[in-house]
Amino acid sequence: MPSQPRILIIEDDRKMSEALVSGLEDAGYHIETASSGEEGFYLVHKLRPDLLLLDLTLPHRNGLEILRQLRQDGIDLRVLILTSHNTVEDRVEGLNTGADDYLGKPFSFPELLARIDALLRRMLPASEPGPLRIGDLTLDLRAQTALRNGQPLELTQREFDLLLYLAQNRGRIVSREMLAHDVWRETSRFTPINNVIDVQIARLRRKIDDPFPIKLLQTVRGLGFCLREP
Amino acid sequence: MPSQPRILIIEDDRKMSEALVSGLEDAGYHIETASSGEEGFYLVHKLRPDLLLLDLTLPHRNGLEILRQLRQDGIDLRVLILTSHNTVEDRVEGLNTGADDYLGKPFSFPELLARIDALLRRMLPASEPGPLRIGDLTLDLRAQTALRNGQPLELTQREFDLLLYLAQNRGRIVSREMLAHDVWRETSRFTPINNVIDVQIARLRRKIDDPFPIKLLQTVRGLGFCLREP
DNA sequence: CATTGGCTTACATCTGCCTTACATTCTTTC
DNA sequence: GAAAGAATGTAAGGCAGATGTAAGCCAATG
Repeated sequence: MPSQPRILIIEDDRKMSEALVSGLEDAGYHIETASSGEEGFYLVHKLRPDLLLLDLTLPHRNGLEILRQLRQDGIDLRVLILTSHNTVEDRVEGLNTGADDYLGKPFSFPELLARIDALLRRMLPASEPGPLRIGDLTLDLRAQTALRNGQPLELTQREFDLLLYLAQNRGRIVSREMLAHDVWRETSRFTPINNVIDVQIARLRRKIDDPFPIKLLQTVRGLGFCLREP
Repeated sequence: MPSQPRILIIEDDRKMSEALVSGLEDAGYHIETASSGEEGFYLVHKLRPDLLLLDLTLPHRNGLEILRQLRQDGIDLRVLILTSHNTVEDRVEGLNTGADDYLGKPFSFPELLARIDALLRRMLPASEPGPLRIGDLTLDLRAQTALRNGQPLELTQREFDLLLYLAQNRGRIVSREMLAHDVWRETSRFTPINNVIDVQIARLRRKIDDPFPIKLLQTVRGLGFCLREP
């Protein structure tokens, strides 16, 4: 759901890890890495990535055990196993443990990219190539610009991200939790991030709603916010 | 989502098709088959299967064209390509066209099963309870919204909780004790919070019944309240 | 007609949201 | 690389709507 998907790589081979990072960052993903099972397990909980690239031969703990534990905890993320254990039995075991896809080393990078895209495709909001429109508000995703009533709005990065997320969920109520997770990429639920959201919503409102008679961004008390044409 | 997932196989090789059907039926799936692209395309629209097993070498029309057309139509189903075209380029093209997975022939049946399970795994927990309906009153649990006669009702959090509880017990008499316990989470039974309930019931009535001729929320003197269509 | 339970109104409190001002971090520019 | 400026985050206070409380009134039941 977030505009830039986050991928965590758990891989102990430094060379391989670096190659993956550079290739995937070029492809537009936000990458984090871990070099051991423990670190990876911790980072999954801390960062809540959208996709996990998992090597199976890890120091200390087996990759499959990590995966099993994550699934037991009910963590909802895509997992692509990327390993040199590549017999049919390995693949079946990996998939049955809870992986969403399995690719053996050596692999072709284009295929890896295509499989990653296939896994993330369903999480991303229907990526319409054209600009998003809500009432007289127009969002151009490519140019990172917003127009209201044909008139350009000067939005900062956060403001644009926030507005984009609301626009992609137009008509639906967006909770603070969703915003914290998908826009701020905040995971620790006990840090009171609530106020930041309030402030940014206010700043966004000042730009997109205050100068205009019709208000698009509504507050739903106790639940969150909603962007809709009235 | 359905208890027994439905799989459609588009495959022109009769032998292969029959082998797949018998193996997958043994695994507990409901199988339909098509032997040409046109038939398959038609059956996808008619049967709305959960998963499509797609061969690429089909008479008359190319399997990828079928897939492209389905994706253009916005059809949401999982697609696993199963074909003898098995170069890296083929796989990348298939995945980028919109397939969720790609398996080359010859393949191992256990691996096919594991990949099918992995694809269907994510659909199962999507058991959304669907909106509750009592007469012309509709409760959407997900969006926390209520409609009466198609017209949205502006309910507060408590009002919604209360209405939801009554709706879940529609037709049954709900006592004050039940409400105190289940809606207000009140434990000490001696604190007389009866009045709170009365007041909130009155407020709820004002919104869901007062503007309409047919009254859904009735008082049963000495026992409690009851939500039912008259 | 008295009693009981339920309804209504008015008011008190409490929570959640908004605002403002200020601090910190990140960028830009010379 | 230091200073200036913009962007973002933090903290505190105020306001309004939501919820709870109390008291009086009304309607049903015997």
